[in-house]
Amino acid sequence: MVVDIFKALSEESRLRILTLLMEREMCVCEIEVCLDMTQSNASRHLTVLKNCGILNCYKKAQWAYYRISESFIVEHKDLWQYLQHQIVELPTYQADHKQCEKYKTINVCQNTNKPH
Amino acid sequence: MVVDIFKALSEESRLRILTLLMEREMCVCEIEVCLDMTQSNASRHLTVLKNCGILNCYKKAQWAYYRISESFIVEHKDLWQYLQHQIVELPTYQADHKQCEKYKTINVCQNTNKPH
DNA sequence: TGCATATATGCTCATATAAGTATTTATACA
DNA sequence: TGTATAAATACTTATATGAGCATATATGCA
Repeated sequence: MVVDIFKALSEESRLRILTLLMEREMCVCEIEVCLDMTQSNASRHLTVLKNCGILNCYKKAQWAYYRISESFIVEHKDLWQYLQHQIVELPTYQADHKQCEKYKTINVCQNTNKPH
Repeated sequence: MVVDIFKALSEESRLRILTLLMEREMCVCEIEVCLDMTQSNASRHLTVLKNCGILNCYKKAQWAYYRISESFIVEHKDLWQYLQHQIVELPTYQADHKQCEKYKTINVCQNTNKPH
């Protein structure tokens, strides 16, 4: 439902999560650290984004990896195009993107079998 | 701000208002009648859509006419493209569109100098 | 000037949403 | 088997949002 998609996108923290996931998939604790939010907060926002189809997730060992849904990109092409442009313009973009880069190599969790 | 735009769009009544205004500009009482909502409700939703730049409005005598902002369409091209497709898919679309057509000629308010 | 119409807005209440804290569940590994 | 890590979720509280109702403001017209 469109309303639910817009509802999911009408929250700053969730747009910041998309800032990260546009770069690469991440597990909950990475997002938690990159955006400096509590674990429950991160988990809940990810659930909202997943429930409306923007994200999907898979589990590997004790980690849950979230990423932008490929089918969402295909099925909501124009919106996705728009989002990509707008996210770069967020006041938080630079800092968040930097954090994403920083934790590309450093393990924030005890995760040694990172898929990336 | 993008978040405000998404917030404005994450409400069913407001998407229904856009259903009407995509067809033609309207005064508050027309919207009120077409969507069967209270006057204050219509007015407030219109204000939300106006405040984030999606609509603009002008006054003529005692009527306030609202319409889709031309500059919004230009500046948020992809989103607008997306919206046009999605609004047609709303479960309310057919009925609302019909009402819009119906009141093209009939005056719902005492308005004899309608600009359309 | 007084009344009707149109619109915006103040006030109140019910519901929705976000965030914090604690707990539960699941997995890995010593 | 016990402990640490990761994630989801229950419970609570604060705030935001939407709707109803009444009122204020503005315009037109008799």
